[in-house]
Amino acid sequence: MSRPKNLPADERRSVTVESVVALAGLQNPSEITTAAIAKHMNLTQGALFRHFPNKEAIWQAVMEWVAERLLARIDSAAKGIESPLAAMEAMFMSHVGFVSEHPGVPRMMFGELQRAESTPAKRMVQTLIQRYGERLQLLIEKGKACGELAASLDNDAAATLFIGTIQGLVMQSMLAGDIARIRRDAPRVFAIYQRGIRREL
Amino acid sequence: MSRPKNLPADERRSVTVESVVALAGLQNPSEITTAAIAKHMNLTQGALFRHFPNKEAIWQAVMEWVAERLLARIDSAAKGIESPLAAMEAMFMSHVGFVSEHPGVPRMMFGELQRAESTPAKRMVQTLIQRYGERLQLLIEKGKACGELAASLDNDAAATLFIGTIQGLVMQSMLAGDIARIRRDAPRVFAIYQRGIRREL
DNA sequence: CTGATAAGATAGTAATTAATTACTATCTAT
DNA sequence: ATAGATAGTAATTAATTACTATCTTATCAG
Repeated sequence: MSRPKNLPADERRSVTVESVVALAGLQNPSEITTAAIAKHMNLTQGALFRHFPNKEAIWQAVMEWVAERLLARIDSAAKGIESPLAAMEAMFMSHVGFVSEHPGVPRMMFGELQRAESTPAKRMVQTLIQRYGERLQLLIEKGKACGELAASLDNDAAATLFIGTIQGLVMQSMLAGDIARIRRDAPRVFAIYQRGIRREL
Repeated sequence: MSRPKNLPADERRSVTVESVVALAGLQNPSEITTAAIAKHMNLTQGALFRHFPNKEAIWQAVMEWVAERLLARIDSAAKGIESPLAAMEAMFMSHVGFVSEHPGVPRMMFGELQRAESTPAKRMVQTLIQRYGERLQLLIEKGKACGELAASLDNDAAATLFIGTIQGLVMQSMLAGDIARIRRDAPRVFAIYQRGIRREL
């Protein structure tokens, strides 16, 4: 086994994060060991702890990576679209795109939320979803104002269902063991959601 | 520590299953150890293996319990309701009721589906969801036939979203750390779903 | 009342886990 | 060129895991 290049610390940390994201796409995130992470990046297990004080810190870094990328992605997708409903659709599709590129992501998020204790990673997921919700609420309000969305719409319920819809797609793809399925099903499922929130024609 | 009553084997097995369901409501199901199960039912850890050949068999029994109870519950809820849409709503609410009584259930199901290997418990979850889907498809067809549902409705997508909607509710309640929330939010979220599938008025 | 049997306790095992250690290789700035 | 800092290795640690062998006690039919 050849010795890996000595990467600078911050680069090694980002390689670690990407390894965890990749592994989470292949197996139950809660069963990812530090040994498995190290193996995936051609490193010894102990070397990981040169860059992270403990395993919990690895998960925290991973969730920071996720939060940053996902929010940036949905923001850029919605940017410049004047119709709120179209913006929501763009957000939905870009989120689905992100998830189908990184199928481990929703599984990690769900796994973190399941923890009883409040770990740094869990708190990061909570603020991510909170920020996500804020963006949705904003769009929903705008949609009501311009008459695209039903004035009687329940904002909180609509936001909950938006995220739940993606969660349902993930679940269905895990059931079928087929990630690519998400992309195919997403437009069909969003069509129903859209019908549920828009103003009657 | 008092010695527990010597229960007959099948009764001890069902107590075990109920303990696991209860524990799954309090912590990450994948972190439930045999020691924790035994402690919860006032038994020594080794004694569990008098009644189950291994841990996997415990999870299988748990998922059998879930499948049996959940299907029975939604079936009895829908029974005798002639309107397909009303039957779907009754199914939804009874499912939500089941979940709020046993918050560990959706978490266990999601956890099982996340596994890479095909365990007996995972297969049990798969057939459960398959049977669930069949019931939904039947109702959706009936709903189209009687004109309650939009004729253009995508059956598969509608079934996916039905289950995803519940998953979204579970996630939201885990986020808030408040199980009771599910019951409160369920009617509001289902209202949007219903709007998405029913025929335009 | 008795003894066979089922149920549980006790005390282990081997394997796996995250984390730590002492040591070595490599890079970088003077 | 080389000293000091950074990065990585290999071996080991204590704790935890599922699981098991052996002994003890409760239960109940005859």
